[in-house]
Parts: sequence; C-alpha cells; structure tokens
Amino acid sequence: MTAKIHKPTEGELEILGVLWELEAASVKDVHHKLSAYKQTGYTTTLKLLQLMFEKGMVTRTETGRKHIYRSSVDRNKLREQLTNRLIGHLFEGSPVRLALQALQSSYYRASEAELSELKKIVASL
Amino acid sequence: MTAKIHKPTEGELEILGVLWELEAASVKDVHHKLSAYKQTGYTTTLKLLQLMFEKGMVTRTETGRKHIYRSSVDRNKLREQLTNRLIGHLFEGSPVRLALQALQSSYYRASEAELSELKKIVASL
DNA sequence: CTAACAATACGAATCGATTCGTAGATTTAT
DNA sequence: ATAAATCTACGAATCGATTCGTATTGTTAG
Repeated sequence: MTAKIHKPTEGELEILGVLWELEAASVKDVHHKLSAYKQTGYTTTLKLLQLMFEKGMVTRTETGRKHIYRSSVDRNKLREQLTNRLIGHLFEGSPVRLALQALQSSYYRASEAELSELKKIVASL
Repeated sequence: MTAKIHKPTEGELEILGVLWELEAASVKDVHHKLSAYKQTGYTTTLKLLQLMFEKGMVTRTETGRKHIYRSSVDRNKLREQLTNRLIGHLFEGSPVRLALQALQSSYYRASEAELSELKKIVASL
C-alpha cells in the first residue's frame, strides 16, 4: 500500500521533508517549519496537506479537532527514484558522474561514518 | 549572457538533453529523438522549442526555412544546480549521502577514467 | 452564555506547462 | 503550373499546482 508511484511536486517535497523530520505534525507545525524559510499562507499549507492526503502521500489521524499528519512516502524509494531520474536526464546515465558532482560540493564536512562507508563502496567498484 | 537562471521543466530538460547530444538540431531531429521513447506530437515539440527560444534557453539559426536549434543552457551549471537542489531537499544537505545513493546503482559499469577520478576525490576528503 | 479563537473545508482565481489543430508559407515533384 | 509535402506560427483548450479568501465548526476564556 505504501508503494504507489508518486511524483511529488516542489511544494509537496518540502512538506514531505518536514514530515520526515518531525515524524508527525499538525498543519500548524508544518506551516511553522515552512514559514521559517519561505513566505506562505496558513491555508495554503493546509490545502496542500489535504490534497496530499487525497493522493495518499500522507496519512492523518484526528486528535480532538486537529489533524496529525505523517508521510506515507518511502524516503528511500523516493531517493532512488529521483536520483535515477537525475542520472538519466542530466548525467548521461552515469552514476559516477553524479557522485563526482555531489562530492565537489564544498561547504560540507563529511562525518567519519559517511566517509568510511563511501570508501568501502568505492573500493568495491 | 549564458548565465541567466532557468529552471527547466521536465519536458524542457528532455529537449536540452537532445540538444546537448546532437549539438545542433532541427525540430524534426529533436522530435525524432523524443519519439523514440515517448509519444508526442510534432507541433508539441515545435511549440516547446519556440517557447524555450523566447525564454532564451536555446538559440536558433535559419537554414533555408528550417530552424536549427542549439542549447544555450550551461550543462555544468545546471548539473550543479539540480544536484544541490536534490541534496537539499532529499538528502538532508549531505552530498555524501547522495553520492552513496548514486553509487548503489548497479547496472552501470564505470570506466577506468571515472573510477580513478572518483578515487582521487574520495582520497582528498 | 458569549465573544474571541483555533481549525478544517471548500470554492475560485491564477499561473505555467503542455498539447494539438489549423492556417499560412515555401519547397519539391510530376 | 499544380499538387503534395514540409515547416513554422499561433491560438485555444486542458490540466495540474498553487494560493488565498471565506465559511463553518468546535473550543476556550471571561
């Protein structure tokens, strides 16, 4: 049931991001997070969540009069999907080129755990 | 002049892909390539190219009464842009995680050149 | 109880992407 | 010279995403 193919839009992706972070959130919570970096109206966020609910991208439970939302989109599946799309469309089908591009990004200090995993993978190629 | 910020849509990206591959192409050429993997009408492709021309995403020259189109979008810039977007939206800001995800993709055999470059980068982290 | 408040529901407007049919213009073949 | 074929231009329809105002319902404070 969790496996339906959804191609989230930009706005939906932002909301999914919040839900993955908070695990469960009211409209207010989501809107609060979004407001932190973009200007958007409360009912806009509400509507988006309602539409995502209808599409099956989120679940919700009623707590009193509030609704509590959770993502029903598998983050790993989506990562795989969008990464492959990017590779296909922009990196001529080469995962390695995407990896190289990603690793160029300075301004990020990898953790030890990440590094050792990366080394392991690379060694195995 | 080549540096304007364009956020190509799915359809535009497909066309850019064709133009990057062919370097220069008529509507017919582009449409032929697209038809290979998706069903779409000739005038649809034409219209898209016209709109992209108006947006400045492609240039064109007249050869007789045909138009020959070329991409004016910098592929490297776009790679950087979309890769960073993906990292930000789906990989919690970690380029390494995206790299890991990309390198999981089996069904692809990296070339020696790619591999050595990858090793060099990883070693430098 | 009543006013203020907190939420959700919903309709409508807007905007951009996409699709496609048709018209017009030019070239080519007979 | 005509007919057929080849192209581009363009308008119009559709579709989906997004935004937001207003209505409605339920909750809480005084």
